[in-house]
Amino acid sequence: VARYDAAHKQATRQRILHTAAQRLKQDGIDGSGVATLMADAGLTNGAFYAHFASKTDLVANVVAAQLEAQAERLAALPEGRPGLETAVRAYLSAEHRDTPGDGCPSAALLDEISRSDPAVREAYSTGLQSVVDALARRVDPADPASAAPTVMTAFALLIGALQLARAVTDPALSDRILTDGIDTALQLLTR
Amino acid sequence: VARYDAAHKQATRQRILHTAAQRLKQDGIDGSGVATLMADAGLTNGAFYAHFASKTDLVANVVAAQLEAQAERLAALPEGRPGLETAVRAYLSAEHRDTPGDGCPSAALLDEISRSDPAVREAYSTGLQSVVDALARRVDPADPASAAPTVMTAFALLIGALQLARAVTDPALSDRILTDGIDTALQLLTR
DNA sequence: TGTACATCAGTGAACGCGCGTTCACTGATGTAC
DNA sequence: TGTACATCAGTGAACGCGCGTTCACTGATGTAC
Repeated sequence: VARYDAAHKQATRQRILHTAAQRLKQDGIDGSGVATLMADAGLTNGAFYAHFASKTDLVANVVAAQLEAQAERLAALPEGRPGLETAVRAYLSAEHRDTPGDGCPSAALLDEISRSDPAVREAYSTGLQSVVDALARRVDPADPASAAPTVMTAFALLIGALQLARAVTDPALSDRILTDGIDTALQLLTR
Repeated sequence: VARYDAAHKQATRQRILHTAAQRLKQDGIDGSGVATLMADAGLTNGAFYAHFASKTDLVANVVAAQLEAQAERLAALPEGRPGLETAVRAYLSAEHRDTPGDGCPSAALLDEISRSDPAVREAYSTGLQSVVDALARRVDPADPASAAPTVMTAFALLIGALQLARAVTDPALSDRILTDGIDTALQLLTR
């Protein structure tokens, strides 16, 4: 005698994870209140604790889901150089810079994650390895492990450059940071 | 008929700027309350507004002072390759990773700065250019302007790698991120 | 086929707390006499 | 030299507000009969 079908609550949870990811990446972790996160999903604050144990629990789940999705998108890239070049140019594009809510969770949240609960950092660590593994398989399908160090460093470069481009107020400087970053990232990834 | 000598209030202001910088870099901007920032300087919350117009005003001043100090430290580096190598190894050291309060303001605060008031972002933009200029003069004293793009990208790499090393929970992975980052950063800066 | 009802996802008010900011005040200072 | 006093850096209580979390409740659902 169950009310609603079994999938209903799971669907709501997924909706919260999705809208919360956008809000968190746009306004930051400390900058996003539970009431706002729930309103974004079309719900009220009270329902939050039927889906997550705490705000930290939500953040950890968002971080895990976001990095997993990013790894899958990288794994689905066309083989070889063209796929990598597309990814790098998209990452350091003006569009990505200007829409953090729809973008890379690392660029938006990395230094807040460093200061977060171990559960969040744990989720990030696992997710980061998935992303780097996916990228390494694109860079060197024959021997991904050998590409991992370069890939990790290239990813650090992409994250740092996007953050710099977002922080700076001079639009010309911001654009230069992006284009300079693309050149170097491509050199590193397509040796 | 003035009370205290003229330097007294300025000295207090400098003390607040210095202790606040540490606290902000350690706990984040949203994570540091005005009462805590003042207690760190040995004062109570009420005195804050005798020195700064708002918390935003303090943050903008801290950001400007921190980047200026960083630029000066880079300008004082020994000439040529050895100086750069020392700087890069110090930046991506375990010590720097483990003491964000005493470290690089960009690595600690960059994505919070992106979401901050324009006054803070303005201060950051100006400061960033000083830092990059100082580094570029070390990389190519004859033609610093030509080195600027590489230097900016290398700085992005250093920031991103330090943030990754701080976020990750696996100590071995964290150490690898640092050493891999050093190799690539040195390649970029000592071409 | 029509209806009573158990379920439980979601509501919204309330909790204590810390936030940024304001303001009436205190009391050490060092000059004026 | 000794003292009265104007100055103003700093105090600490109070402001309204939004935070994360709790909880008594509501009401649409779809099965049981």
